[in-house]
Amino acid sequence: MRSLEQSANFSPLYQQIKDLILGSLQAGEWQPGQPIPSEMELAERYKVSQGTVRKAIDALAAENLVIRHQGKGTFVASHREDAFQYRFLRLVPDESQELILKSHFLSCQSIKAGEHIAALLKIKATDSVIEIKRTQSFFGKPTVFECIYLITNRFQGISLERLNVWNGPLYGFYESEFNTHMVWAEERIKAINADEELASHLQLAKGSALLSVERRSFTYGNKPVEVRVAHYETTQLHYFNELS
Amino acid sequence: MRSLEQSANFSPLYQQIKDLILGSLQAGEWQPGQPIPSEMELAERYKVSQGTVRKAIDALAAENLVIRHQGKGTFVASHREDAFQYRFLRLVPDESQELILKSHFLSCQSIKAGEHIAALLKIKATDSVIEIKRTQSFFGKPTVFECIYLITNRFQGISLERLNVWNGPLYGFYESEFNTHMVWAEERIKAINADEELASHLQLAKGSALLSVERRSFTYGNKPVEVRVAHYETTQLHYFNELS
DNA sequence: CAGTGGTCTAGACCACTTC
DNA sequence: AAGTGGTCTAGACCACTGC
Repeated sequence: MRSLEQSANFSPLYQQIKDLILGSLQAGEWQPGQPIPSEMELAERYKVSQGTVRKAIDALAAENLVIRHQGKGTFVASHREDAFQYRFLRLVPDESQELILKSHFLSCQSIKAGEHIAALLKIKATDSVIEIKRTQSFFGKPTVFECIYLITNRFQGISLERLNVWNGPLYGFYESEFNTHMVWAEERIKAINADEELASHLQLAKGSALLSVERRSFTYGNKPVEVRVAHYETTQLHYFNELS
Repeated sequence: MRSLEQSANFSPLYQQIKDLILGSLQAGEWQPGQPIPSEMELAERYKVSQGTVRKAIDALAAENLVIRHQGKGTFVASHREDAFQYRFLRLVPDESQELILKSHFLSCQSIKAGEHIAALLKIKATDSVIEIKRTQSFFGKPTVFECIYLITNRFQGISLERLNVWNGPLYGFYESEFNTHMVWAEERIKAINADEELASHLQLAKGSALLSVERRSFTYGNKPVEVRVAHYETTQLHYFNELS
């Protein structure tokens, strides 16, 4: 009973099932927003009990790879769904309730990656990447300046025009237009003094303190596909984090 | 079978069991670092199946309130254990492997809370709190300046001398000496320009960008008992966060 | 009403720790 | 060998959804 479709794998059964489901997700067998087969169906497919499939799916749900809906089914996580919109954004207004950011794209072009970005994206420094620059305003005040770097081959045909047409989170755009779903991300945060470029983009005095947030996002298979270097002006906002 | 010691509670059984265990933790029936009764014992005590107790404990383990050790038992989480040391610290060196901070306490006194701290600790602005100031050095360079505010009645008898004698994380100190275990925390992060006081503590030029991290820590029952206002100098270090 | 996920149980066996 | 948590199963029933 311990053997499986691919056996010779020594880990709990539910782990193996989880990995098989993960494989199907990565292969695109089930698309973001769509339901995966029911627990009963998966139990038959993998020849295990429903309880074991359940535990595998529980693990995937805990990692936000799928979302369960009682009575309806289990669905592949999608950044286009309300539940996952702005999932990676930890920016919060100090006072007012809701964060409303208005995006303004400045450029979108192909450039050489360079050492730093290349290392993060696990490519060569001489490889090209797509660079997008934008600012975001909070109640009319420019508050965020962002440089985004994308792996070239996954985002063929991206352009300033298409970015301007889209409204909603970029991660939804990546899913809809480039079949790329972001699974998790990591951020490295520092405080820096604004140089002249940053100061002008954010209409600040040179030297003003800014939050520098470097985010690296991963798709299925822990493949890094996007790096964002963001600068936040934090007099009206803050980065919020919960520690458990 | 749905009723229980205190019945009339409409939530899943395992939730009720979880709450009962939580109650015992809060009441101090089992101390940090010590084992709680085995799953079998708890199942008998609450008159439910072992599987239901298991699910309750799983939930507690997921929130880092207890830690499971196969073959040994389930233990109340303690900041004195390796697994939980520096659990709330997200500061990481850019290059070197390990973060070694040397603590230097500056003062420890009773002061009026003031509006801001009082609101965070859910006390009155005129109530007194204990204020501790310290710096921390990274390879000899002063890197962190921290003001810590503690609820007075939980930390009777704290003093600069006792702080200086203690080595190890402060949260372990709180547990050992004041019977107070921190369960979770939240942080609000901004970038600020160093004023003269901060600049002198950290041996920097006035106006240097610093990471301002305001942490609020909670004991059992979601009671806030500590606020830390920390300032990090982030040229060699960064705040690291994983998003899922 | 049928189908989905959610809860609960009882029992078997495995893996690790301690004596 | 005895006791702990960890896995797996099978089956019953509940709660929610949609036809």
